[in-house]
Amino acid sequence: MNLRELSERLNLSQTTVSRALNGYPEVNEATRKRVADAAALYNYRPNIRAQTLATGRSMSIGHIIPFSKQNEMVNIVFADFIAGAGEVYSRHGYNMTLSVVRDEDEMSAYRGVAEKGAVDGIIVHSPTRNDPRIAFLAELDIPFLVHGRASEVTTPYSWMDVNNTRALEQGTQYLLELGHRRIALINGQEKMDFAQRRRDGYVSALQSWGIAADETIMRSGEMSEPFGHASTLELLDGPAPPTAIVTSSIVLALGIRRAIEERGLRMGRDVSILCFDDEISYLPNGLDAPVFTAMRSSVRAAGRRCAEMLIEQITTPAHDIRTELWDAELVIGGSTAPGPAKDT
Amino acid sequence: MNLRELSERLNLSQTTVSRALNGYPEVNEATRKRVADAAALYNYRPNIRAQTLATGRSMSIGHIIPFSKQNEMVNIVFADFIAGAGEVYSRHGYNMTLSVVRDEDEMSAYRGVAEKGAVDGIIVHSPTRNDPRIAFLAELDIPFLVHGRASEVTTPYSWMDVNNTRALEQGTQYLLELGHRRIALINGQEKMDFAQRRRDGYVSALQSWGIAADETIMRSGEMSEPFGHASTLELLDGPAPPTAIVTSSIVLALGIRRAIEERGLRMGRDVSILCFDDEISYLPNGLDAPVFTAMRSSVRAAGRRCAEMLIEQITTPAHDIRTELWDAELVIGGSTAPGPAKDT
DNA sequence: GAATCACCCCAAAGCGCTTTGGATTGCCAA
DNA sequence: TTGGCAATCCAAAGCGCTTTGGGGTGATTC
Repeated sequence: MNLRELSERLNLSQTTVSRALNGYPEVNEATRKRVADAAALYNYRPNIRAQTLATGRSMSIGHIIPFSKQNEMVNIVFADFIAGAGEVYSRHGYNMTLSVVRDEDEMSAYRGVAEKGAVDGIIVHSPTRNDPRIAFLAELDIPFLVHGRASEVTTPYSWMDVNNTRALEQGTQYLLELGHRRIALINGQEKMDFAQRRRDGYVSALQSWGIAADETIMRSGEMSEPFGHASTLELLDGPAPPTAIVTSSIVLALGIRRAIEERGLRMGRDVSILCFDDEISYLPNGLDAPVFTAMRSSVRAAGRRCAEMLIEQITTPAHDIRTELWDAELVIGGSTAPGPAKDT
Repeated sequence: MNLRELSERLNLSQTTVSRALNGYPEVNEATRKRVADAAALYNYRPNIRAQTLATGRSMSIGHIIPFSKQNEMVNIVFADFIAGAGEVYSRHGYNMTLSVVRDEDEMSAYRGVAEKGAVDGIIVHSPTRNDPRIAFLAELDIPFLVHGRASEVTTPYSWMDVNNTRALEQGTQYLLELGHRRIALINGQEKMDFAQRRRDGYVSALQSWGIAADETIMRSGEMSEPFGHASTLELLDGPAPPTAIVTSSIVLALGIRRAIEERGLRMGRDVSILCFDDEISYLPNGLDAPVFTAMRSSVRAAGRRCAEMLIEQITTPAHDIRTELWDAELVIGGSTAPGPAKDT
């Protein structure tokens, strides 16, 4: 059943039927009802391909996720972010077009998707410090929003981010106040902007207490449980093991805890852990009380907000830049305890 | 730059230009080259919306992920499955349309997406025992493929699954051979088909050794680390604690291990763990050697295979059913050791 | 030399919607 | 009576591509 058939059965023009269904004012309420009833009866559903061609809007948002043979890993927060964004999209009649492309093809994927008119806007994931995609998209003149920031990019662009620097500053600060002085960092890959910012926050908190950051107890790499584990074993077996560890992800924290216990120590008592908790749905930080002391910020909520912001940007005539910075919240769990400097 | 403009600049008809670009034989190689060069020069890219309308194919595969307020959890294997499928899609010129819908709207989402012509095929995720979506999609007459199976559904349909029954049978068998007699199960939610099958395999292995399944040491619930932890504490604190635990996910296994260690026991020595390992990229089973003894089957590879099968189904004229069953592979890790019956 | 046949190319008709620019009708004020 | 004005509705022109059904042109065959 298409529009022509439906309009023929109703003895109305396609124009009128289309307008009736799309809520235009220039149609009698009685006919509108007649049309709506017939549409329901015949189970009419406008062909979305024709619709997008006619309107020029695709009602779809693009997400491009790069993948490389070397780094097979999927971003751990990806699923929850997508779930959050997707909720908002479907509420607004949009859907999500996801392209998984080899990373050497990523740029051309953006170009392709934008110029072919496949999407009305794009979300950029996991920006690096000097992310080339941003200038590129700005030039393509398509609405886009970055989840995160790219510190070294000068082109103005829209973004939504959590204050990573402040989060790790605050977290490290908390450990310092507890009396820890030798605090390690296990971070994500430092080409990622968020990882750099977190490192900055960590370093800056130490400095404000007159402690120089020590490269020998800083690690960065893939955010996986085994990496957290292996890094921690190294740290604990090193010449001057830390009494506390700050880390970028709950999945790393799981590995860290395992290593601590493997060395016969106890988390909280012997070594404290403070982690960043994105509230990943299958890795909740405890069921009732938080297990880990954490800087918490829901990535799912971030996904929702990014989607909203991008839709606003698309529907608003002026393509104005919009930005939003969230603060992570400190939650106290069982993974931290007073450190050695507390008793002095 | 659209087709008309390009053809005008070339002094050719739209027909010829279109044919040249799409590799039709009835065009001179010289003109084809001329067209290709001009297309590259002017950065011409066919409008995908017009293309899909004209061809009737959308070159897009639909994935619908339900979400409910009660169960906010994203399926843990989702991201890797998507990544695998996405690779294949982009290699074949397809992309992926993802809709996140409230679960009460799921059926109408399928109908909508199919009838509106938004997608050429659909992947069905996480089927339940008697999944209503299957008959529904079969009736809509759109190619679809189920990742998993629905045991109670009688309509024929295409699926790709891992042999869950056999996997857990084999895993449990292995523990029995090691001398374990009291083996617990920590499973996913049993409305899910895979969880039921895994349970069946576990029960059947026990029975073949003359052991009756004991409901008091079987758990099912969300696949999260805290659930594994909480369940294990219950089991260990119960009247007759198990000497081995079989579980459905590596994320549960992490929680199980934590509980074991929390009770002063050691994984492998005091309590053995055997888990199903989907090879989730951020939760690898160890870096070099496997940490957990596991039944292993890559969900990413499954995503790839599902995508291939669905594309075949779409491009093959006959809508014939196709099915594929994979076997999981037993890998021996450090989480299992001989049980009490071994010395007798 | 006429007929046949590849080989290239083209005009035009869709695909199924939206939207522009009227046309028609009935009603009311002048 | 007539002009003006809402209120409704419609025909037709896109949107940018693919594809059908030819139509020339030059070479080959008889």
